[in-house]
Amino acid sequence: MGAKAERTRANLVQAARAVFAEQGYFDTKLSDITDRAGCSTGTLYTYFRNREDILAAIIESAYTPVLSPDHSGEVVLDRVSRIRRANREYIESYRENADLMGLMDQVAHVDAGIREVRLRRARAFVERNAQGIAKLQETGAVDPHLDPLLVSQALSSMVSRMCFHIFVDDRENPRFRTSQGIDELVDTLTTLWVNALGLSAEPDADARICTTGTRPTDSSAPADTRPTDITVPTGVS
Amino acid sequence: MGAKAERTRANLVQAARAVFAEQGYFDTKLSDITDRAGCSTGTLYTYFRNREDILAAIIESAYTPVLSPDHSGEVVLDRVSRIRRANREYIESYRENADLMGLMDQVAHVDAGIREVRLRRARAFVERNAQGIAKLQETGAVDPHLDPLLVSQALSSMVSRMCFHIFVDDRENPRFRTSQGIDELVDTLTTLWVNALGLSAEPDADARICTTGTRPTDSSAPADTRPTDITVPTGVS
Amino acid sequence: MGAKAERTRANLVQAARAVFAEQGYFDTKLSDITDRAGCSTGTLYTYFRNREDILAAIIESAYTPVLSPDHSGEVVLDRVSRIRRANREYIESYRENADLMGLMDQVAHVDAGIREVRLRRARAFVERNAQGIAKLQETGAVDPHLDPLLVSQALSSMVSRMCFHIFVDDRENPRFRTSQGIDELVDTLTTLWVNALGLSAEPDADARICTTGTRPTDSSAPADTRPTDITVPTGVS
Amino acid sequence: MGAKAERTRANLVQAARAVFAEQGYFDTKLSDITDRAGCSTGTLYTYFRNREDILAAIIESAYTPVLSPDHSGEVVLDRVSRIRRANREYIESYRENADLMGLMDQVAHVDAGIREVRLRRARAFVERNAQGIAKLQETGAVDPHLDPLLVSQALSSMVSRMCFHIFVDDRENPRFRTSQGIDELVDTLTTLWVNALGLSAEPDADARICTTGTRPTDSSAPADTRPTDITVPTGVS
DNA sequence: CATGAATGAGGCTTCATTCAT
DNA sequence: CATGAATGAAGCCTCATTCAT
Repeated sequence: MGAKAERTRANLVQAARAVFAEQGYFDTKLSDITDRAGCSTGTLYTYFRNREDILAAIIESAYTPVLSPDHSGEVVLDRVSRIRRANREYIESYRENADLMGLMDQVAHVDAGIREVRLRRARAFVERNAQGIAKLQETGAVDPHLDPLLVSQALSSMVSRMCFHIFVDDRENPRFRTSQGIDELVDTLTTLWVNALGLSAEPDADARICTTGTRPTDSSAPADTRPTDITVPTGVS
Repeated sequence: MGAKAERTRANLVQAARAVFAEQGYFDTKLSDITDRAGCSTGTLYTYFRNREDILAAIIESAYTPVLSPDHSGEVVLDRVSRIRRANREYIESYRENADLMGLMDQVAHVDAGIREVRLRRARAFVERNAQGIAKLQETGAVDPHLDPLLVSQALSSMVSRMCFHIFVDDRENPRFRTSQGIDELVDTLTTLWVNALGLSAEPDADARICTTGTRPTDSSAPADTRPTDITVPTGVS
Repeated sequence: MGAKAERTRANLVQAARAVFAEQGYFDTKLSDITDRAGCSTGTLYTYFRNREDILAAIIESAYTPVLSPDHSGEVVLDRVSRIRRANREYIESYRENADLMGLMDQVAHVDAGIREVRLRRARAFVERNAQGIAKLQETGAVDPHLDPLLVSQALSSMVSRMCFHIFVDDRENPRFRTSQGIDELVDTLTTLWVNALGLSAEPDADARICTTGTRPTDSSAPADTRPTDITVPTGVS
Repeated sequence: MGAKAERTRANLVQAARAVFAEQGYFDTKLSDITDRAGCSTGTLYTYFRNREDILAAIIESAYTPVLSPDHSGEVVLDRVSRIRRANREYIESYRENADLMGLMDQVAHVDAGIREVRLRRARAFVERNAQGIAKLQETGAVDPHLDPLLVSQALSSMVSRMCFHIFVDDRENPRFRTSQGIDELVDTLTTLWVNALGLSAEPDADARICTTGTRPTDSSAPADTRPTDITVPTGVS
């Protein structure tokens, strides 16, 4: 694909994302997209087969090859702090992609393909967290009667749905547009998360410097919501 | 409106609910509804102006004047049990109305009117819970640093979103179609809820027989999701 | 037909006339009529077969058995005064039935039946006038080169169209809502009419008392627009 | 708009004009138009929003930039001949656009926009004639008691309504399909017009060669019904 | 004779998609 | 590769008319 074509395509994807966010996925005419992109209707079909195809491209484009945050070299945090950090990363990522998250929500019930992707990702994410919880149950840190998968799903739901409320549904509310607001959100959700699991603070010994990329993972923390090549927290619905 | 008209209208509402649930709100053509209702297309317009109007009627019809469960005369439960009971009621109500809940979700982004209703109801519900939490903070039972409103919203989100996952998104999964499955769900969410708030079990003195309708309310419990005249747990989105 | 039925029917006709005038013949739904008449849609079909039938009834009802003005016993006027009187009668009659005249105009191009009636009436009227003019030509009072039919039609058109402009099209204009305004209109049109024919004032001998109903007709005057049993000046379109 | 598009649009306008004239404005379905234009229904909506929009385009298209007849260089006619010429031009223009004039009449009561245009144009035209008449009153050629505006409107009504009768309402009548018929019509109306105003023939001195475009205007003549860029005699309704 | 819900043919309009230029 | 007019299937919606009560 030529450079110009690349640009045209990117224009279309960007325009579609904006228009979908503004008018809603279903209320958008494809010509709205080409209008905004500044090209003719026919051009859209040079790059996409239909509406869903554009949506797929939007999602695709959000998964830019950005590495997940590399925490090596940082002071290794205690258990709670790691959960807090993971939550913060999820929340900030959500906020930055709120338009896309809202879009996904609109589309989830309708488009079978999208739905499948979403469901699969969410499941993978939840299962990873569940494994961490299971380990904590083995060490006695968490009540062994709880189903780790269920717990993982519940806590993930709590965080992701809060993000949806705050950044999509009630986005006019100014409360969470300041960094203090965000801090409070992160702290509150982290406290609830930690309490819910019944985690106590770890002994000091736990904190250490991580000198290599392979640091001890604490599987009680919400798994990084952003796999290596993913930028958007679509992991959790 | 005559009796027959009443029946025709009810038929249409019921048919619409079923068809919307099966085929999706947007993929349904209005003639699908009249086909299912066994009347002609024109008849639909005797009662409704358009698609959204039918949706409104569906929602309206769900709010039948069914009294919320009356627990007077029962053994008054301890704090945790009351939370469990409220969660159970919410969850079972959700399951019974899963089709409608799924429908609401599809539609939430579309109709400003519907969206407003939803948001307002959710807010009322969440605020009620928040007051209960605030009281617990005064008695020292809950960490006073937490914002009660935020906590209320987070825990409500956890429960409602879990219900959505289980009863709508992943409804094929057989796990929660048995009463054991439901029990497990109730127990898990209750445990997480109680833990998250940091509640301990109450002294025995708290349990007593409630001889009148006016029993002591424990505002730490999730407020009854079903206001006096409401049957569907739309209180939480 | 019972008395009540009579009343219902009359209600419908009156309602239809009002609604047609307000909203236009084609923009009116039949249910608008029954709404205004305060009866059910079905009732309309007890009395009329369809929209045109109602229109016919409206027209019919306008032709109330009111005798045409009886000028016997009055001082017999001179030629010009008789023309003036005929014009005045036409104009006032038009004004009183302006709503119906406007309705006729809307309908004239569409409904073949109505059109036929209208055309026939207009022709009869015009022909009567034409005969009067022809006689004047014989007496040398009017230029014999003119085709009496054409002249009759032209002068009738002038008067009727002016009425349409003033009482229907531009009915908001206050100028012709006073009796002075009407007088001026009558005088102007009469002057133009008389001048156009080239009539001079008659010798005094012409004025005399009319002692019987059979008075000498002066066929140069616009024929009375209101045949014995007619009240509306539909004679001229 | 591309050249082909221009052609398609013009086809549609022409087809609409024909079909409206044949079947009536209200009895025409939009697909009749596209059928006649030889395109699909959707194409109509590429150029027009609805029925009224097409009508507006028809009217618009009738006002093609055709210059009004240029009489400079001709023998300057006497007053009566100028009136006759103006009437002839109006009448012939009407005849050529009879279909459109009939259409306008059908529609006059319906669309407020169209109606407004019509009313405004008619008024402008009538006022122009009125000024001419006023001048004649100053010179004593016309009875000063008459209201020039009223007279202007009446005489214009006479001519325009006659045209309507002859070319629209009674178009089957063969009488005015020959040039003799037209001549007779022109002569009769001119005679009536001139007589009505009480004009006598002018002194010979008045006839002269007009060597430049700026010739003396005789404001007693019906103002040219066709302003510089207009082809249809919609000046008078 | 009145009622008013039910009917359903039929017009209007949209818009994703195609394709000749 | 871009253009944008043309396409036409598909739904929405209206409303005159019917008919069981």
